Amino acid sequence: MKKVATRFAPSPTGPLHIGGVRTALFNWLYSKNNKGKFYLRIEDTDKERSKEEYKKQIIKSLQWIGIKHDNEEYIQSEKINEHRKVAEQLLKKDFAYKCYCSEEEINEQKNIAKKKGIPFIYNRKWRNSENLTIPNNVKPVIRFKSKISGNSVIKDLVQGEINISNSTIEDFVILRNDGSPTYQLSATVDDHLMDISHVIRGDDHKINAFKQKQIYEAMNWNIPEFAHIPLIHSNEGKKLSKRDKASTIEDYIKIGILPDALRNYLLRLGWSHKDKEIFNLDESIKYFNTTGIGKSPSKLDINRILSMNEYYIKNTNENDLYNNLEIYCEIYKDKIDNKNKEIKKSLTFLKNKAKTLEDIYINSQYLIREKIEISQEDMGLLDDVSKNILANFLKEFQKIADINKENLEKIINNLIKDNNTNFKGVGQPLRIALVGSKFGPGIYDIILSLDKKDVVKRLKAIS
RNA sequence: GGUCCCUUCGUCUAUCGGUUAGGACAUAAGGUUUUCAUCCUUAAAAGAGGGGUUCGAUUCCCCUAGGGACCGCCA
Repeated sequence: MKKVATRFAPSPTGPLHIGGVRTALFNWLYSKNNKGKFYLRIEDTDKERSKEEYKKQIIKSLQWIGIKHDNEEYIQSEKINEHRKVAEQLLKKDFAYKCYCSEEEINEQKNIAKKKGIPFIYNRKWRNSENLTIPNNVKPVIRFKSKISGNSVIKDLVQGEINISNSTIEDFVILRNDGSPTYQLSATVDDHLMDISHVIRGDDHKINAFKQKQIYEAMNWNIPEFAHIPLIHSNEGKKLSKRDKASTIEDYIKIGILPDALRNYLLRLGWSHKDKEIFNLDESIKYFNTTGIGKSPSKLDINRILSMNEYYIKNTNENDLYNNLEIYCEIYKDKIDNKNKEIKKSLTFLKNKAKTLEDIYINSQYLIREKIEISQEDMGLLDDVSKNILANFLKEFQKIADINKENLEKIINNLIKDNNTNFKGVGQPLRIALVGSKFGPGIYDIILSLDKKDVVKRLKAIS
């Protein structure tokens, strides 16, 4: 059996898109599942729009989610000469020809086609150039001689058999008039050079497969398997674009999504294995296959991402979680410096109340900050009765030498009785005074995680 | 407009002709936790429509409708 090699081939013209991450993930998982290779190819032949920083960002994003590529990144622009050579060979083999149509000429044809409401397809004017005189002011492009009649079939691993009439495929350009190769040529040559066995990509590339297949055939190369996966749609049901909110991977990193959670979510978006929802890394690799990929596009659901993240936060051990939190805070919030011990210890309860790392960060502020801020609204909840309760609590609290849950419970229970109230009547003002919010960890967890002097200080600040 | 593709709860999906159409998220209602965004239980919620094939169709075929992708000397 042929060795499996897959690839992810983004162009570095923008930050990595969530759909791209999923494509990369599927490729990576497929290769791992087959003990094959996974390569990263940077398609940077669009010199205008390609940026080094995006390339770095793409690599970083893949790393973040745990995707490692084999070998060095394959840089497409470094292989331009190879691509050109293939164009020459195609020309020699009579599978391609020079087209001397000027841009104006092509544009004119397009306009006519538009007016008539018919699809534009290059009229193959130069396919047979016997009776044409070569203009000396036009630099030619090289076009591929596509099949004119008959049908082509691709057995797609996801889509099944796709059958199209060859007449719908035009004589596409493979070499521009400046001598640079186009995507159709470069991608095909590179896939061949890299010995790619399975091309897994978004189904917006489906038609390209038919063009590329013809190049493979003309060159007598092995044709890889194709798997065109349905696109991820925005809420409006359109292909996700960079304009859509939360479409880049950074959008998720910055709200504190864990890499494993996003990996798991993306895996289940458009792919399934029976009823199973949670897949750890090993299981992802073990179960991934192309037969589990659905055929219809799917929508992003932030609730699902959040709930997946919540699950992973709860099920990550404190050490790993802390490491994630520390990195997260340093980049997106404030660096945790001297309070790391307290936070690490408190993670056992902080993680039970958080959907994101950001939640943990917010809920841990009372540990980090010297002074806490109380919103106007919460301040309003502290009426005279509550303030009195707090004062009494403080009095009793200062008396106890050994602070533990038992002692605290005693104090609070007495306060409830004395003030003829319930737990909320005592707990809520306490939390507001100590944390600055109605929400947060359990009362006992809060008090136990603070220094005695901080508790005293914060309670005094209220009265 | 042409070509190709898709269509099960609001969302992600299971079902490989026979199920009370299952699960998860979200929603609602209860219940624990003497507060809370945790946890538990329950509920509501789907086969686009119409024809076939079949003893029997969500499942196979056709048509219609709706949606999408592509139609660059971008990738």
